[in-house]
Formats: sequence, C-alpha cells, structure tokens
Amino acid sequence: MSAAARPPVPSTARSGHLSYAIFTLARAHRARAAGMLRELGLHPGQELLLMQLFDRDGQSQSELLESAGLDHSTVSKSVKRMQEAGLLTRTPSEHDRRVMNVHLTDQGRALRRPIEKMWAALEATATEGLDPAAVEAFVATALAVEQSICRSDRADASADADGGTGTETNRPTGRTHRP
Amino acid sequence: MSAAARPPVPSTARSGHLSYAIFTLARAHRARAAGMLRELGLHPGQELLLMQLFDRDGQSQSELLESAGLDHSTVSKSVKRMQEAGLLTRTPSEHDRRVMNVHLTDQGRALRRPIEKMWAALEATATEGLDPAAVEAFVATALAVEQSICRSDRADASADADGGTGTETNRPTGRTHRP
DNA sequence: GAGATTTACGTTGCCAGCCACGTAAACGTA
DNA sequence: TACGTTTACGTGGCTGGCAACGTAAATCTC
Repeated sequence: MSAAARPPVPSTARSGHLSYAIFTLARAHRARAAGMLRELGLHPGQELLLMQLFDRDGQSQSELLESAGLDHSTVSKSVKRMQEAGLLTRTPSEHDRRVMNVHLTDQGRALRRPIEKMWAALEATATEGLDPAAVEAFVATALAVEQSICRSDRADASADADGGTGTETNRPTGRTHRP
Repeated sequence: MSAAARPPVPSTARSGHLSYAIFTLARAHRARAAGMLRELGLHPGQELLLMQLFDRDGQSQSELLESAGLDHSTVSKSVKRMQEAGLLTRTPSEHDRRVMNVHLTDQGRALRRPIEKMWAALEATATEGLDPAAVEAFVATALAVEQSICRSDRADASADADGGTGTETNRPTGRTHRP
C-alpha cells in the first residue's frame, strides 16, 4: 500500500510517461474510491450505475450500459447482484418484452447523499493543495487525450480490413471485431 | 463504441469532475492498451510485470509486487499463467526457500521491443495534437494528485483505530461467511 | 406472411484485482 | 532450545470487466 509512494518507472515505459502517469494515477484513484465505497457497502463500479439511475430512474439496461459506458454482460451481472442486495428492481417492460427496466428501491435511493458526499470527499482529497487553474487545465487535457484515444480507436476499427492475425503467443482470444 | 464519444456526466459526479475525468480517461486508455496488447498475445497488466523484469530479471515475486504496485495474490496468479504461457520461469531461491525468483524466457525477452513499440504508439496516440507543455503540465498535476491520494490513504489508515463500521448493506470486504 | 436481420438480455468462460485464510520458512526473543 | 512473529507464497472466494455464444422478441425485407 505504501509502496506506491515512489513509483519506480520501468525503463520500457519511459518513452510514454503520460501513459504511465495515467495508469498509476488511475490505480491510486481507483483504490481510494474502492476504500470509500466499501464503507457504503458498494463495490467499485456500482456507484456509476446508481448515479445514472439517480439522474434517470427506470432506464433499461441498454440505456444504462450506454450511459455508463460498460459492457452489457457487466451491466447484466452487476444489476443482478445489486438487485439481490436490495438496491434496485428489474421489471419487464410492457411495450417491449425484451427490455428490463431498472428502478431504484428506497434502499438504493438512500445511497444518493452518501455517494455524493463520498464523491466530494474524493475530489477534495485529489485536488488538495492544487491550484484550481491547474485542475481545470488537467481536466481539459484529460478530455483531449480521451478524445484522441477514441478517435484512434475508431480509425483502428475501420482499418481492420487486413485479415492477418499471426498472433498465437498467448490466447487473449482471437481478434474478432468488425461487423 | 460510438457511445463513448460523449460521456453524459451524471449529476451526482458533477461535484467531482476531476475524479470523473480520471475515471473516464483511464477507462479509454486501458481499453486502448488492452486492444494493442491483445495483438501481442498479452493481457492487460502482464506488460507491467514484463517491463519490471526487463529492467531487473530474476526478481523475487515480493520485489515484483512492490515495484509493480500489485497485490501478492495477483502477482502469484499472473506469474503462474505467464509461466504456463512460456514467458517466464519460477525457480526457488537457494538462500531462502520461501522466495521464488522470476526469470524471463527467450520468448518473454522477445516481447521487449514489441512492448516498447506498443507503448510508444499508445503515447503517440494519447498526445496526438497536444502541446508538449500541456502534456508536461498534465503529468505534473497527475503526480501531485496521486501523491495527495496516497497521503490521504496513509492518514486514513492510521486513523483506522475504530473497527466497527456498522455497514451490512452489501458485503464489499471479506465477510463471506460469518465468523 | 415467411424469412432474415437487428436488438435486448442472459449466460458462460476467462482474466485482473483485492481480501482473507492458510502454510512453510526465516527471524527474533526469552 | 522453544515459541511467537514476520516474511514469502499459495489458494479460494468474490467482483469488475470483456469476448463469445445463445435466445427471445421486435423489425425489416421480400
């Protein structure tokens, strides 16, 4: 836990210290968030779904995964567990018998304020002793980086026409994308 | 894939847009890295262990988890899988029969250049069209935020004298079965 | 209207990651 | 020497997350 104080940057990553910074920062941030969420009885990731439901209760799972940016199987499993925990309910839609509408229970709704407080505390911790202008600049750059990555992601998907795989070292599953 | 273009920030997270930016950026970055690693036959996280071994081959697992910042069980399992994949070997130490020294195989060593290229490509993608000064400022702020979080983490750990939390809503920590 | 396609979920399998428990070995102290 | 403590691992259990397959239902196409 205390080892993260001085991250010994591997030389292989030295050519990409921005990427490495993102990685280590995200890890520390995630660990801190996980610790705070644990006090609320939540697992990391669940608070995102709840926040989406706070904004719009009764979303379908597909809307939920779109707004939260998750995989549908992740949402399916998480929602199931949160239902068993009594945080929300799943009711089949009347108009479309495929969709499941997710509604908060009172118990789930009761978590809104604690989550808000947790989130604010996390933000206060993160921005402690920082110039607000630096924070704004950071957020702006973060957004730009994220958009660059997404843009490159789309470009990579469209340039995926080549069928050459040739990668059989491990088995991170065969590469299957592209409709 | 197209959904990630415009992240609909939940209102509950609006009080902490730096945290939210970290979260979404890390997700995009991680997804991009995972896609590139897949072409190398690696799973996300494994490249960090390899990079540590590139710098110092023959580390013990405890040194490895310290330098990579991971849990010992994670390292134990990942190393085991990577051993089965032929990337490295685990040999018991002679002086201390508890420790396992991890050495790269030729196959693992052969991944150094591809990982370097992958890392550089990822960095190029991330910093595409960005002012180098903005990148430097971003990295500096990221480091400051990370240190703030770690500092608060230590403070929280020392103030952990009270054991009873009273939260039995879910069960985020152990407590799998009642003691 | 029959068949193909798309959509919305469910489910499984696998991996990363953390926590907790357990074990063997080294170490420390009485 | 005996015994408790620390260290280094291994393992099981649980969750988050993604890929892939499967199913039911809505929709499109002919």
